[in-house]
Amino acid sequence: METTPDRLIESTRELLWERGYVGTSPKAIQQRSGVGQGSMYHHFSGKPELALAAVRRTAEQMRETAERELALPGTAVERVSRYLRRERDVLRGCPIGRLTQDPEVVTSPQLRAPLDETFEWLRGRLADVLAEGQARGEIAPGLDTGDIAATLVAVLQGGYVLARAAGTAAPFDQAVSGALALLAQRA
Amino acid sequence: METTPDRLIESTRELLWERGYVGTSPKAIQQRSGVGQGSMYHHFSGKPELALAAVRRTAEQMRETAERELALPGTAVERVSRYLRRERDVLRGCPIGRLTQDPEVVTSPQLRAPLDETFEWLRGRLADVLAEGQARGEIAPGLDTGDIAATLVAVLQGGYVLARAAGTAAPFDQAVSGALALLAQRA
DNA sequence: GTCTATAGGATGATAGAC
DNA sequence: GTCTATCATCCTATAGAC
Repeated sequence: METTPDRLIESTRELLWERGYVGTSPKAIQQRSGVGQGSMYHHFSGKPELALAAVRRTAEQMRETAERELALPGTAVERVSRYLRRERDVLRGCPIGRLTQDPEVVTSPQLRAPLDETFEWLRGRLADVLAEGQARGEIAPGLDTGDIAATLVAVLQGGYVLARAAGTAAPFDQAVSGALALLAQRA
Repeated sequence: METTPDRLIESTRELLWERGYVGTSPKAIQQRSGVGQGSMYHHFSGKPELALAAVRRTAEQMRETAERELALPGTAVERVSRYLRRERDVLRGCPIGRLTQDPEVVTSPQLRAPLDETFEWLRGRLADVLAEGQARGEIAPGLDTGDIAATLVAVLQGGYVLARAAGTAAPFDQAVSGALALLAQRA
């Protein structure tokens, strides 16, 4: 069943993704969710609490999705490639990375924490996959898997930025292709 | 001499960098610049015109800075490394990349154009440097220099995102190190 | 739980005096 | 050119009835 708090959180998630924290008003949340003013303030103390619930849920979902994909079988390079190349609505950008640009978000320890945890987890998870590949000789032995993992996550996040600037997904695809080509090089 | 329009544009540039388009109000611009309401609306028709002037100036400056650094002597890898590793206020992020997250900016052809042009120019310029290096045997011959250029710009833009999420520049530095390590591999 | 009423401040301008 | 006054709307709630 769809509870009222649930509908509020879902609408907040969408709006935060599209418009960020500053650009998201309680009124817009009410309109999108179809929940009235009084009802919203009955379930949540205000915008900060609502945003926190929304950000936590989005972060959790992002980790679940990534884990599901990275756990699939294959060589390290195959698994990483699959993750980087999975279907994405590139021009929408990343719902977590987007919030990184909001001063009110990075200034709040509570709101920033889920972002930090998500990217840290993702970098660690990718580093593990890369380390496995390195142990099997797929990846050059001299490379720091932690650094490469950071590079790959940055390529995704930066790819979104380039795509939105260009108004097309092409630069995102190029950036991913370049990263995978570099990674597949044999030392 | 410091003209009034100049001070308005400079303040707008700072605010757009810090708070984005939605988060920047005419009132804040007036307060930061020390220019009065009437004066501001005498020189500019409103927020959109002011933002356009500010974005254009920032884009121009970014290209000038990059060109100055990339034109310095050295091997291709040296020049690219110098550009990626140059001193940056990482946690502040990129004043151009930041605007990419603003729906009002990417929706406006006028405001988006300078972002698009800047990144397109930068990718092209890096691709040229990489192609030179490839011709000299510094870089593996099979690599698509256009793709690698996109990868490198994405690493910078994504590095800012990861750093702001983490609250420290470390992930940015890791991402850059990883990219340069991959690039320096010999095929 | 949900509704309407109310409120103090910000937003993004316009109008007209000086 | 710059200043002050004014304005309609939005923002983010709080209060209290139902």
